[in-house]
Amino acid sequence: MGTYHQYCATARTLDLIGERWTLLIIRELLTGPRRFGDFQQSLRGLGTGLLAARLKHLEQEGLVHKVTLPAPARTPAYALTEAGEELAPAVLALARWGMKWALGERRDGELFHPGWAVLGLRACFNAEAAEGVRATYEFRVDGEVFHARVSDGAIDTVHGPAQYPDAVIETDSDTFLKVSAGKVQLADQIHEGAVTATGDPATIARLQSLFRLPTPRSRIPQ
Amino acid sequence: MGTYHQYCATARTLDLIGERWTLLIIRELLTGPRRFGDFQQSLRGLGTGLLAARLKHLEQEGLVHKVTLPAPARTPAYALTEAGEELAPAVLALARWGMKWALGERRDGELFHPGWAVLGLRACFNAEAAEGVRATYEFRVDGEVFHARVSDGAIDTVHGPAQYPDAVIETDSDTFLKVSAGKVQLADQIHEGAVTATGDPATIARLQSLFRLPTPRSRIPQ
DNA sequence: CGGCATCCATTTTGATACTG
DNA sequence: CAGTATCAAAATGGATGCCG
Repeated sequence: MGTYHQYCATARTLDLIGERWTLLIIRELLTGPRRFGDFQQSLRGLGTGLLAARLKHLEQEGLVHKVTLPAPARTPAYALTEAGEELAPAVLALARWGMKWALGERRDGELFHPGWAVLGLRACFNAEAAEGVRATYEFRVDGEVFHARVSDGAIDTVHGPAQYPDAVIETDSDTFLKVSAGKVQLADQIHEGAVTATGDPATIARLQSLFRLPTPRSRIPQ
Repeated sequence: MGTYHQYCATARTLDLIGERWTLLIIRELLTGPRRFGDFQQSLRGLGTGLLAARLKHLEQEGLVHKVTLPAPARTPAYALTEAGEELAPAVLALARWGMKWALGERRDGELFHPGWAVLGLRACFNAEAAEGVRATYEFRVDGEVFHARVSDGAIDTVHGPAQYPDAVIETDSDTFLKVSAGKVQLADQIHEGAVTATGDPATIARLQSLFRLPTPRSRIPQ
């Protein structure tokens, strides 16, 4: 359909990343490099042809570049460039809005990946509350592993295990969602056995205080 | 095309406002209510049918509501609801990214409206630099009138004239763009007669210091 | 002028089969 | 697995024309 033909920063941005699926591809990459198949697993409904086209476009436009992961995986992967990485504030702003005005309850047939909630944590990160805090949390949710590095007012959330985690949080998707949404307290879930937490107790106890969750609201009058 | 069927704040947001033109409709409304015809003038390429459909969708979803403007205009208009208004941080984040990574020079055939640059100012507003500042600026650019109310670290940019402007800046699109982009100094343009500024001299002199423009970068390697 | 309905050429998409 | 090829269904864009 082409561009909007407007000399406007917003319109030009949407010319680049406004097409269907594009911003979700970038969301995936915000927690680290992904292979072709990873996208297919996270983005149900996105066909291989369109995925290949989107990746090629993002590569041409300098938002994504191909990388070869170390270790066992010999298959190519995709990662964000500096320009792509800097879309994070925009994506997180959309996520914050969604948490407040659009998320609500999980609907029938909706896919869920723990990585999305981890990105949600980043969106809710409270820099002031994290002042002076330096800790690495590893999350293991239904087999998916993520970690968050909190370092004096900044947070980074990445796919994969941490090298030296100060605390490891292990649970299932359901419980992780309920804790992330603030519906239940982490400490209670640990006590009930729904969450296994190992590592420094003070670090674990501080975890929930690092985030300020938005209060969900209804968009529809009354 | 339907939703993404993902339980994720970003995906849910895109379900609502991710379709073509939708975010640009919201961008227009971020500087005040608009009538049907206003959109048609700003959003070239968007047909009446699609525009009507988008507006109806946004209304149903509680992001936009119909209003009847006072005074002479008896025709209906559209305005953002609270939920719609709160999309501003996301739109401004996209705009900031675009200013740095996507805007560059104006291309052939690209439309431009002064209101977009005014919104750009809001995106570049430097709250720290504006601490303690309280002033209303009115901009008249090629017949379009906007005003910005700066009030102690916050800014609001609205379509239409200001009631009690402390300063009035009048110029043409070209000059306004060059000043907004930081390519030329406001004071110089006033001196050269390309800009007419009336009102409190100190307020006028402070104007450019209230914004921190991003340095444009190239996305494509070297 | 606002706003909807209709028709049609062109793109985009979704889904699947297929190749290296 | 990564990525291409193919095809049916849907969305877009543009040009109307119509009604209040």
